[in-house]
Amino acid sequence: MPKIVDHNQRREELAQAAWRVIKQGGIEAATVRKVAEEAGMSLGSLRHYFETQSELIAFSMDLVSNRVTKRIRQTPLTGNIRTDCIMLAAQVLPLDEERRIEGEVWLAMTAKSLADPSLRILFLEVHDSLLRLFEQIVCRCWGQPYNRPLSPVAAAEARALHALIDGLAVHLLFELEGLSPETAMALVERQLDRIIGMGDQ
Amino acid sequence: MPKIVDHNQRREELAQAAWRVIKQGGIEAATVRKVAEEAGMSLGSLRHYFETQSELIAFSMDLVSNRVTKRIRQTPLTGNIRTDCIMLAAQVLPLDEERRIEGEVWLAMTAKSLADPSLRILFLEVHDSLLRLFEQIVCRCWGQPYNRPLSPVAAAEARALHALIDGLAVHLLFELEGLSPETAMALVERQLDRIIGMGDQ
DNA sequence: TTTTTTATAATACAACTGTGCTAATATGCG
DNA sequence: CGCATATTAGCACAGTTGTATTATAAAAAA
Repeated sequence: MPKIVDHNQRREELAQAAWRVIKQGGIEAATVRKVAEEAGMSLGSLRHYFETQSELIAFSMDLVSNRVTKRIRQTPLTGNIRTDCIMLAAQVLPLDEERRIEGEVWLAMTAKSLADPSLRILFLEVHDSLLRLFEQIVCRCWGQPYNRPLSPVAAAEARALHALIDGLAVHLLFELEGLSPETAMALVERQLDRIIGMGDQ
Repeated sequence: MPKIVDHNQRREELAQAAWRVIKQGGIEAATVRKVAEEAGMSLGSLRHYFETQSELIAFSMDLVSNRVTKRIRQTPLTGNIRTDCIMLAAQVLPLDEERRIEGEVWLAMTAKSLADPSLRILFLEVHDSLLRLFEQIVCRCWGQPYNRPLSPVAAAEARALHALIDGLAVHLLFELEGLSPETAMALVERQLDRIIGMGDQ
């Protein structure tokens, strides 16, 4: 046998090379040749880890959601509801370079998911679990147990929070009108305070 | 001379053919050949109206924003602040088939804009004027004159409304968790009512 | 050492790409 | 009518694409 290689690690390396190519030239620049070159390996070598281009793209998209999920799971909770909710929401926004490239790739994948049924499935799964997260946040803000189906009001607040954060994420990527990470976070906190305020009544 | 043809109308026909191709197969499917075929004309004919592919794509993106702008301008105002604001916001959301294909194309263009400087300029222009619209809506809700720069609170509310609606637009395109146009509009109205409520204090 | 299997690389090929160029077509105008 | 020209159509070409195939290198296992 030859040098034994961690297949999954190699696939992640290639996927991150794909990220960089996508960041540079958009999803249509993510050809197998360009990704292989960016990863510093030959075309045949890439094909040893991904049989088709679709596999590579799907894995690259999957890696984004895995990274975000992992970060959410590892977020240290303080017990302070407001602080914890803010910290969780922050994991989805492109606030630093690490989360920025994830966001750019995710946006590219989102557009591709519209016309690609198999990517669409993955996209919907991710957004469903994201909505669950926001539902939990709303329930926690109101000191309610998290039982689905939620009350109409809680469901509405979760959906609105979800949409607000998704919208802010895109606006941050484009630095719309000089929108800064701090301003974006302030808007999220503002909305969270409104939600918390509703629970007191 | 041959048959005299309205150049701009032909370009719009081709751009709408591009829309359909993009809806079907994503932005990378919008090759000059596929668009020409979809429009029912030859490749050489298309090239008579668009010298390059980039021109065709940029025009197609431009057409989306023109359509939305036109609809916003033509929205009949009732004088009732709440109703008018709702009607305006509704022009940006993919609530029916006409606005849906615009939304799908816009999402595809958004992703492409991230890596394409010239498209990015157009994208930023559109979003700036969209933000202006939401700023006007907030001011109108509070019975304030519209003078920039706005107060920090008004600016924050406009930004949040903008992000909420953009996020909802994407979620509607994917029918996230069965999100319906009615539910989406209810969320917008909810947010508007909150804004109006803030002005009373 | 020899064998065997994995990893890497190189090449080939058919299909598709954008764009340049040329010929044909048809129609408004003198 | 005939002519000029906007329009349409077609082909060519070089470059890129995804994928298949084959060859080489290297190292674990015998």
